[in-house]
Amino acid sequence: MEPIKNIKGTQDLLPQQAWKWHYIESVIRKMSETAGYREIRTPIFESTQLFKRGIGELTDVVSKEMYTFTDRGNTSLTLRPEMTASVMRSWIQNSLGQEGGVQKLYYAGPMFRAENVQKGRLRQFHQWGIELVGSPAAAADAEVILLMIRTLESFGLTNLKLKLNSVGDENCRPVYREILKDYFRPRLAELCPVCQGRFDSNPMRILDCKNETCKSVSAEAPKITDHLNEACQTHFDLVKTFLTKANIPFEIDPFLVRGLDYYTKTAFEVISTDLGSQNAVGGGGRYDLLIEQLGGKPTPSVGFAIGIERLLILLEERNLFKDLSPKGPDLFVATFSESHQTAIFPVVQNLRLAGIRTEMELIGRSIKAQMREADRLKAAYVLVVGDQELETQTVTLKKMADGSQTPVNLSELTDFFKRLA
RNA sequence: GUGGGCAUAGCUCAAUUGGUUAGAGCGCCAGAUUGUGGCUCUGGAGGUUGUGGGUUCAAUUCCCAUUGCUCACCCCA
Repeated sequence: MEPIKNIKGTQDLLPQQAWKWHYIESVIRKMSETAGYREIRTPIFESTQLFKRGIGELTDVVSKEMYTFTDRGNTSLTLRPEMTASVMRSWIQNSLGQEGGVQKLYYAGPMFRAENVQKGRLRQFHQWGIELVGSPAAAADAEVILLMIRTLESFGLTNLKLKLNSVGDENCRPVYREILKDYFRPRLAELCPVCQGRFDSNPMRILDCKNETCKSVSAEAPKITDHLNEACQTHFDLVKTFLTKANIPFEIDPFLVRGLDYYTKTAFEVISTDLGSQNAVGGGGRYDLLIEQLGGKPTPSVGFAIGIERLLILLEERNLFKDLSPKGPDLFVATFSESHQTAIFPVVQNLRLAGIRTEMELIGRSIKAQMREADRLKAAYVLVVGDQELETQTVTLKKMADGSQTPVNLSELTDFFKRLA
């Protein structure tokens, strides 16, 4: 029989690793909630149309990376490749805007993209993200960026780089695109085939190309930051002012173009050199037009997402997991035979009911092997149950740290451990 | 979709210019005073060398194919 293996680009989270996720998730939740964000959970699959309309048909994510299938009713469904579109769908559908003010939402969960795998890039991966819905203010952008940076810092990460740009809005971006096309048109032949295709579909993406000749052609290209209209320019300047006042270093990158169509004005990305080629830990931006595109009332919003697996890689490589691994059991109960197990079983169950983490031998190994097991589990105490103990109703508790032994009456066992705590 | 690298025990890796029963460390199991862990010592289990073909007296080693993993392009988290 051939064993069945997991699907490429997915991974098992084994018990030895799970606590690291718990740790990351606890920090994420705490930081989000402290900043006033509330969790939202949406379905893992949605109607395909949601992502096509929200993210943009021409983006790589939608055109070639979605896990799309039809269900038995012949409806086209897609495993979510990101969550902003889902959250906005839910926001509209559940009239969250009716609650007034801004809605501050966060999420954490699995996303799916049918890409080729490499370091930091999986087919099922996890994102933590936040969405601040309903504010056009630069303060909102700044708040979002700050939450992302401060959270990464709270894990102990340093040497992260924040890249910032403005991609304009529906008024100035089309103008800039034409200026850009005018620049590239005479040099079109020098660009790589992919960028030649981008010339018509999305010329701004040429700026992002890593191809050396494309980079050199792009080097002198007009910058969006020189062609923002007044509203975008003012907004951008204000975001920079907020960040400067908060002592957040950033680097303006006029070539930062993110791959999702819905961004307007602010776009940002946090990168780290420890990640290999996929160096973005997280990114985000403002999306003032998205809700309208999805059929809601025009609502300016801003958000980010970070990749949890990438964060995990960083924490591993910089050795930032403090020893948060779970403690061993309070007590390991060793037995000689099934009859001893039968006798002590109710005691073990009562200890657990009292909140004392108790393990009992289940495969009938020798006492020596059970001691080794208790040691491996990092049990604080061990007690051995044999005929003597059952006859006298008194057990000897061995403290594993120093080997000292204490006699305890069986009826006082629970109290003994409660006093320790 | 395209390229490079790798594939030997549960894990990390050895195996001389192709040469005989493919090894080690860790882990696992058992023992070293009859009912007591860590350290030490002894023994044991565990491999169709990813799979299929080819060259050869002989292949873990060379060649071809295939699958998987990995890194990279692209794009993103």
